[in-house]
Amino acid sequence: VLYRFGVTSRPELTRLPGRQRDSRTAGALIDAVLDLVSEGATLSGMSFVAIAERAGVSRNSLYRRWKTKDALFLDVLASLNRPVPALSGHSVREDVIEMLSTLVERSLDQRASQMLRSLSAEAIAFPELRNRYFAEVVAPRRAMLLGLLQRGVDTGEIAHHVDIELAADVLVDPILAGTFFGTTPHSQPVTTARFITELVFGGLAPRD
Amino acid sequence: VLYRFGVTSRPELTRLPGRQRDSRTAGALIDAVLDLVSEGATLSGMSFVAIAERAGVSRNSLYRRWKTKDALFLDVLASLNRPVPALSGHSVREDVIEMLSTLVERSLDQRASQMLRSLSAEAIAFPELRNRYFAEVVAPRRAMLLGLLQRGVDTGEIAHHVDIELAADVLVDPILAGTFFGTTPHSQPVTTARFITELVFGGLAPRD
Amino acid sequence: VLYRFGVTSRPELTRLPGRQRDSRTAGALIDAVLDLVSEGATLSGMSFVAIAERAGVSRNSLYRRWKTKDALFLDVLASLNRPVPALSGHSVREDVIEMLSTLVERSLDQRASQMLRSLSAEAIAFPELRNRYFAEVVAPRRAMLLGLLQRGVDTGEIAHHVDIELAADVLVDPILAGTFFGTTPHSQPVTTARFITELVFGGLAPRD
Amino acid sequence: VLYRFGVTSRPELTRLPGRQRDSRTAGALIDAVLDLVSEGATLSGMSFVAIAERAGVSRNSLYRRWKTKDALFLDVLASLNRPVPALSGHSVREDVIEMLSTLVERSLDQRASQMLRSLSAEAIAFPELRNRYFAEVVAPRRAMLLGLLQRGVDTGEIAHHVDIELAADVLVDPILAGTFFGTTPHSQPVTTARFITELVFGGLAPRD
DNA sequence: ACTTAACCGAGACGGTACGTCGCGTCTTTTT
DNA sequence: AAAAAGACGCGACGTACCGTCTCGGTTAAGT
Repeated sequence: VLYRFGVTSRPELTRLPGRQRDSRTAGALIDAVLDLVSEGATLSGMSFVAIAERAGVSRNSLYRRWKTKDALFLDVLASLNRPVPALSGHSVREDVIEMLSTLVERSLDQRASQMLRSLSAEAIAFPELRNRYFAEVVAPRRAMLLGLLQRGVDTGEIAHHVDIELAADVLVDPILAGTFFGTTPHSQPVTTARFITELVFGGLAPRD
Repeated sequence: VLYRFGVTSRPELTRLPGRQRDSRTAGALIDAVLDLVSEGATLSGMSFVAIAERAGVSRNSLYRRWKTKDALFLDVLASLNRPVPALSGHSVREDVIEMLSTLVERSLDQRASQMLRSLSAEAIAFPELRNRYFAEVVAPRRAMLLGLLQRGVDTGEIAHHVDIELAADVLVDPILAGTFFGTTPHSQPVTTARFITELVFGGLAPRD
Repeated sequence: VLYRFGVTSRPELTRLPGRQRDSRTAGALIDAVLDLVSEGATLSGMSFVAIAERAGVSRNSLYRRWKTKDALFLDVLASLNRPVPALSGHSVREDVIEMLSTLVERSLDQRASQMLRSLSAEAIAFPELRNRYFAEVVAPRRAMLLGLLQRGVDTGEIAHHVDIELAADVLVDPILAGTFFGTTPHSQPVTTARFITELVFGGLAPRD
Repeated sequence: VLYRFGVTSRPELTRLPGRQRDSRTAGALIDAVLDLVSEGATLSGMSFVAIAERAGVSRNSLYRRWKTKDALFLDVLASLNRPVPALSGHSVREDVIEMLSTLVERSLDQRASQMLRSLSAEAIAFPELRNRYFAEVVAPRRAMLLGLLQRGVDTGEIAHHVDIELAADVLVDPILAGTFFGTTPHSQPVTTARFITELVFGGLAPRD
C-alpha cells in the first residue's frame, strides 16, 4: 500500500471524543476523484469543490480529511494499487508472460489509466506524487522482472550477452505505451502478453 | 506544415488599410504556450491571459489571432513538426536504426515532450487536437516504419512469420515510454537506437 | 427583573433525575455577551459559537439554555437592570439632582453603555428587545421624573407655563448623549447632575 | 467635505489609457450602503458582496474603488455632509434657534440617522471613522455654537455666570438624543428648535 | 448499589456567505 | 487597423463560520 491515513482506523484504543467520521465518506471522495479524472479533468484543474460535489459530500468533510491535493491524490493512487501476484515458476518465458499479462489487465482499468496519464502530464505540479508512485509501484515490479530475466540468463533461457535492463523496457513498454496513448484495449490479456514475449524472445531475424 | 494560420501572410494582393500586424507577435505567443506547458501548466488550465502576459503582448492581440484554444494549440503543434528525413537504404536494419535515432532525437526536446504528455492526458478535452496529431504526425511515420519492416520480410532480413505491427510497437515504444515517463534523456540517440534494434532483431533466446 | 429565565430554579417540586445544570454557566455566558459587546462585537454579528467559546462552555450548554438571540439578550439586559433608588424628598430641585446623579452613575458602566449603543443601532433587527427595554426600563424612570416635575409645578418651584415633557428631555438628554457618543466619563456624578439641574432651572437669560 | 478620493476626477490633464470608470457606479455604491444601513445592517456585518449586489454592480467594481470598509464608509459619511448655513444675526436667541433648526432638519434624514447610530455602536471597530467624523463634522458646528453663546454673554443676552459648554450640551442634546433613540420625527423643525431654546433661556424656575 | 436521565465537551456534518482571483469581453486612447 | 491599458460582469474557488447532530463520559436523584 502506498500510503495510509485518515481512512485507516486510528490506533488508539479509547475512541476520541466527539462524533465519529462517517466511514463511507472517504471512499466516496476517492471514487469521485477517479470519476472526474476519467471524465477529462486535470489534477491541478480539479477543484475540491467539484470533488465534494461529485461525491455528494460537503466541502467541509473533504477538507477535514485532506488539506492538500497531494495528500488526497496520494490516497487515490494507493486505492488503485493491487498486490503483485506470485509467479508459477515453470519456465522464465512462461513467468514473463504471466507478469505481462497482469500488466495488460491493469491497463484495462480506464480510470486508473487516465489517472496515470494525468500524473505523467502533471509531474511538475505534483513531484512528490510522481516520485512515490515510481518508488512504491513501478520500482518493485521492475525489480521483480529484472530478477526474473536474470534467472533466465542463469538457466540459459536468455543469451548471456543480453542487456537485461533494455530487455525489460522492450517487453513492458509496448503495454505502457498503449496505456498512454489510450490505444488500448487489448482484447485478451494473456494472448497479448504471449505475443509480445514470443516476439521479443525469438527476435525478428530468421533462425535458419 | 500541419495547418495554416494567422501567422501566414494573407492572400489578398492589395494590402488593407491601417496598421500592420507585428510579425514577431505570433511566434512569441506560440513560444509562450510552450514555455508555460513545459513549466507545468495544463492545456485546459492555461488561460489566454497567462499566455499573453508571458509573451509580453496585450490580450487583445492574442484574441485577434486565435479565437479558441483548439486553434491556437493546433498551431503550436504545427510549429513542433519536423520533416521526416529520408533513409539511406543500405539495409533494413540500418534504416530502422536511423528512424529510431531521429525519434530519440525528437524525444529530447523537453518542450515538445511535455506538450505531448499534456495532449495525451487531455485527449478528452481536446479530441480534435489529438486526432489531427495522430493523423498527420504519428500515422505517416508509422506507415513508413511498417513499409520498412515489410521490405525486411521481403528481403529475408526479417522472418516471414513475424507480426509486423507488433514488431513496430516493440521497436518504437521503448522510446515513447521514455518520453511519457520523463525518464529520458538517452545520452546518444544513435547508440540507443542501435541497441534497441539489435536486441529486437536478435531476440532474447540464445542462437545455438 | 425584566424577565425570568432558565437560570431560575424550575417550579417543579420533585426534582427530575439526571445531572443538574452547572449553576455558574448561565452567568458566565451572560458575562461573555457583555464582554464581546464591549469589545466591539455587534448583536447580530455575535454568534452563539463565539459566546460559548468566550465563556469557556460548550455550544451545547448554551443552546440548551437559550434557543434564540432575542431570548439570550433579553436576559443580558435584565442582568444590567438596577432598582431605582427612592428619593429623599426635600425639594424638587434636590430630588432631580438625585435622579440625574444615579443616571450619570449608570452611564459609567462601560459594558452597559456599549450594550445600549448596540441595541440602539440594531433596533431594526431586534425590535422586541428595544420595545421591552423602553417599556420596562426607560418608561418607569421617565414617569417618575415627570411626576417629580409636576410636583414642582404644583409647589411653585417650577413655572406653570413650562412644558414638562420637554423639560425632562432637556434635563436627561445631556447625560444620555454622553453615553451614546462615548464621551463620558463624567468625573463626579453628583456634581455633573447638580450643574445641569442648576443651569436648566436657572436658564441662560440673566435674571435682572 | 470629509474626504475625497476615487470619486473625484483625477487631476492629470492627459487621461490615463484604458477604459474609463463608469461615473455613476461610485454614487450607486454609496447609496447602497446607506440603504442597507437603514434597513438594519451593521457596518461590520455589511459585506462587500451585499453592497455590490444592492447597487447592481459587480463585486469587482466595488473592490476596485475601495479596498477597505473604512475607506468606503468614510466616503459614505462624506456624502452625507452638508454645508453649515450662515446665520442671519439679528439676536443670539434667534440665531440659536436657527442653528438648532437645521440640526433638527438633519436629524430627519433616516438614512443619515441610522448611519450615525451604527457608527456610534461600532466606534470600536472603526475608530478612525469616528474620529474623523467628530473632527470634521461635529467639532466645527460645536465651535460655531460656542462662539454664538459667547457672543450672547458679551451682549448681555446670556448671564455671565453661565457655563457655555454645558449650555451647548443642554441645547443640542435633546435633538441628538432623539436621533439616537430613533424617537424622531419632530414635526416642525423650527418649532421644535424654538421650544427648546425658549425653555433653556428662560429656565424652569419662575421669574417673579 | 444500581438505574436512569439529563448534562457536558468534543467534534463531525451540511449549508451558506464571504473575499479573492482570474477569465473573456468591452471601451478608450495612442500609434 | 493594430496595439496597449484597464474597467467591467461573471463565475469559481478555498476558507471560515454557523447551527445542528452524534456520541462517549459524567453526575446526581431515585429505586
